[in-house]
Parts: sequence; C-alpha cells; structure tokens
Amino acid sequence: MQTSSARTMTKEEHSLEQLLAMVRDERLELGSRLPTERTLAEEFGTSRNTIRSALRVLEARGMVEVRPGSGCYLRSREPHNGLCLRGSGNPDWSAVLEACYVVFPPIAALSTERITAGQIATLEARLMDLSKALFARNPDALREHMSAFLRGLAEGTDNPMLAAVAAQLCPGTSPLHEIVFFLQDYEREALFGDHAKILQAMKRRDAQEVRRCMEERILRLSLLLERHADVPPSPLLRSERERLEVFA
Amino acid sequence: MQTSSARTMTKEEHSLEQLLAMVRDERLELGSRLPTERTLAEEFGTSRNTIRSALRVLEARGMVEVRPGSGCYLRSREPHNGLCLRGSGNPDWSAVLEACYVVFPPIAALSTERITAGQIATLEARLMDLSKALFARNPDALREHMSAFLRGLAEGTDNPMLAAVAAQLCPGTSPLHEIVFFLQDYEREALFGDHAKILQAMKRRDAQEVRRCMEERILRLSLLLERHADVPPSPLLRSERERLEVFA
DNA sequence: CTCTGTAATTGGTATTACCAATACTCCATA
DNA sequence: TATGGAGTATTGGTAATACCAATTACAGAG
Repeated sequence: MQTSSARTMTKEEHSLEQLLAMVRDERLELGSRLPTERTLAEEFGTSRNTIRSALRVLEARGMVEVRPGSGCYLRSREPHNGLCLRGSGNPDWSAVLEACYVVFPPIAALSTERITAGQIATLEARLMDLSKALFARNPDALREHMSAFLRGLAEGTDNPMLAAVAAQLCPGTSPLHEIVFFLQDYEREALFGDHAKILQAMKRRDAQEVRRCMEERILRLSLLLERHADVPPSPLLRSERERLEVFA
Repeated sequence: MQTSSARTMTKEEHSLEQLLAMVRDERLELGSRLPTERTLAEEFGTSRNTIRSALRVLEARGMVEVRPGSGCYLRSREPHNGLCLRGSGNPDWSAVLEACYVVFPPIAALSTERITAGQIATLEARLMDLSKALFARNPDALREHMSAFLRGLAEGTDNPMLAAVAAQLCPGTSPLHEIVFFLQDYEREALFGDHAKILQAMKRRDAQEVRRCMEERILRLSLLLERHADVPPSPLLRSERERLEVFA
C-alpha cells in the first residue's frame, strides 16, 4: 500500500480533470474546437505551461488534436490507448491496418461465442450512430463510433486483455475521417453493410462467418484508404484482397 | 508514404523521440533516474517547457514516473495502458493466457514470412538464455528472456503495431517465475522444446507449423500454470487442449 | 555513530516575450 | 457580384527567467 491519500493534487492534474470534464460534456460536439490555451489558463486560474502539459496528456490519449496556429479540437470522449500519437513520426497506417487484419478476426470470432444479448444491443446502437455519421459526412463522429463499435465487439470476449489490445489498435486519429467526404454513395453503403453483416452473423452466433466478415471489412477499409488517401496496402493485405476477391 | 508528411517535426516531438531512445537503451536500468529536466533541456538543445511536455507523454504511457523534488525514474521500456497496472487486483492470468492464445499464433505465422536471418540469429541467442534460466531455476531471468523471445518474434513481422501488442501481453510479472522451482525435468524439457520447435519451423519458413507450435506452447504453459500455480484454464483453452491433445 | 538542521537539488508554476502557422478581414479587381 | 490576394489578428510552439515546494545531500552537533 502506498501513501496515496494524503498527496495533494497538482495544478496540472486539476487542470487535466477539468479538461476531462469538458471533453466528456456532451454539449461539446465531436470535432469542435476547445477554448484557446490562453483562455483555458485564465478560466482554470493557472498558467499556459500547465494547460499545455495537460493537453499533451489528452493528446497522447487521442482525445484531442492540437493544430498549430488553429486550435485544439475534440476528437474522442474516451481514451484510446494509442501508440498512434506524436513522436515516432506519423503512424504507419499500412501497418495499423495489417495489425487489425491479424488480430481483429480471431477476436471477433471469440466474441461471437461469448457476447451477451445486452452487449449486442449496445453494438446495434453503435451501428446506428456509425451509419448516421457515415452518411452525414461527420468524420469525427464516424471515427468515434467506429472505434466504439470495435471496442464493444472486443469487450464481448469478456477478456480485458483482448479488449485492451483492440482499444490500442483503434487509433484516435486516422485518415479515415478525411476520406469520408470523398466516398461515393455505394462505398458508404458497402462500409455500413460490412458492419451490419458482422452484427447479423454475431446474432446468429456464426463465429466463422463473423471472422470472414471482419476480414472483408478490413480489406475494404484498406481499399478505400488506398483509393482516397494514398495509403498503400501491405503485401499481406494486397494478396488477401485478391484471395478473398474484395474489390468494390 | 502518407499524405505528403512534409510536416516538420516540432522540437517537442524530437525531444520525445530522443527520450524514447534513452528509455529503450538497455544501458539504463529499470528504476534508475533519468537526467534532470534542466540537464535534458540543455542536452537536447531545447527549453525546459518542451522537455516537461514530452515527459508528460512518457508518464501518460507509464514509461516513467516523475516525482517532485526527486527526479524522473524509468519504469518501463514499453508503453502499457491502464488495464495492465491496476494495483488493486492481480492480473487475471487466465485471461492473459487466453489473449496470448488468440493473438500470438497469427503474429508468429506472419513473422515467419518476414523475419530476417539476423533476427532469427537474435532469437537463437534469446533461446539459449531462456534455456539457461530455465534449468538454472532463475525465475527473473526466465521471465525476462521469455518475454524477449516473444517480443523479438513479434518484431519479425516488421509491424510496430503488432510488436507493441505482443509487448503488451508480455507482462513484467507472471506466476511463471514462481513455478520454475517446482517444474519436473521433463516439463522443463517440454517447455524448452516448444520454443526450440518454433524457432526451427521459422528457419524452415513453415508458417503453419509455427502457428501450430505456438498454440501448443501456450496450451502447455496453461497446463503447467494450472498444475503448479492454480491458474485455471479458460473454457477456450480447456477445449483447445483436448482438441490438440496437449497434455504432457 | 546517530541525529538534526541547513543548503543544494529538482520538479511545479507563473510570467513574459517572440516566432510561425493558421484564420480572418477587407479591399481591389475581373 | 464574385473572386482573389494582401495585410492583420489569432493561436499554438518555443525560449528564458524567476520563484516556490518537496526532496535530498551533507556538514556539524550530540
């Protein structure tokens, strides 16, 4: 047992909590801009340094995106245990997709055998949100709800380690929110359909079909990212695309 | 090769990379103190503000611990998320093993197709260390070298995301180093043999065999942990054990 | 040797200033 | 009216400095 309780919270931790409260406040829409660092410093009664450090933590968790000269934007209300953050260069989206292709299908298959009816209902709600964001061309909401769908799916395994792995691979930022504007209608339909098929197969407890649909979903995502965002597929994804004949 | 990526790295990101390099440098022992913020600022040719913000990111990743008035201490070379370090309860080793069973076999299979000869040579050295620790009944060395073996194997995929996932599942502590004292000689042989077989199959570039051996290895680990450390197998592992007839 | 109090070290915070990237305004022009 | 571009205001990025509080190191007293 450590000392814990007696320790007073530093101003930065206090600022971080206030920022978290602000982030979780539903009145602030995803993608909207937070107050400026100078404003936050004044509001919280602290200095800009302190605010900046606190923002770094939120940024590291993928909850906000800080853009020089522009401002600080809300990206997610939940932390994404991402390795996809500043430093070590930009994330290699090719590698992220490939990693998803390796780990998500088996996770989804296992989840199919264990997920509860209540969790499935939650996933259906996520799917509706996802669909809405997709057709409303809201990139931030799309990323948020797509991540939530995948995390909820992984939580169906009832294995916190697998849920953590899935959360780690659901990046706080991705080129996906850029391409949502450029997608054709049939591409939107296909993307939504992939998720819907996964959910349908889960309700039938068809683990093998879930695995197949998840593979297809990731391959299609790779295809769309290649087409609209110049993200090349890894050799594995390229060959798998041909093997499973995922084109449209 | 993403969208332009012409964006210049900020000084803070550059500092973060240098700190990461420092953290990963094996010469710096776990628990030791890093240079002071002022020293780092001077070394990296930047200001204390910048260093502090970078340290915040490392702290958020759980890689360093910053103690007021004392200094900054190295806690982990790999980033880990919240689920791994909740101090209230020990990790659920059942769940950890199950997660390993889900993600390691496909990772190992992919690694088999990409790992370089040099990396294989490194793995052989790790295997020798592992064997030595196993038969010398040195639990700390065993844990360290077994983790290193698995991480090195995952790095063979040439995919940093998968390497990170693997690192996340190689815990710093496990019941394994307790049971090394109680293992029978034939159990030691079997455990070593599983790793050796994986490595042999990788050298033959036999991905399917590598996958099978990895599954067998994890099932055997589960068996030994159940036998000597009262770690029950998850339903999945129990059924898989019977299906693949892993007993000894 | 232990204890103790002082001084040095180190992280926490505030303030100020300036730079660079971005966003905005507004007027000249087609 | 629409458009485009120059100039300005805003915003994050960085630096430098000073001071505070917690911790540590050390010298001197017992």
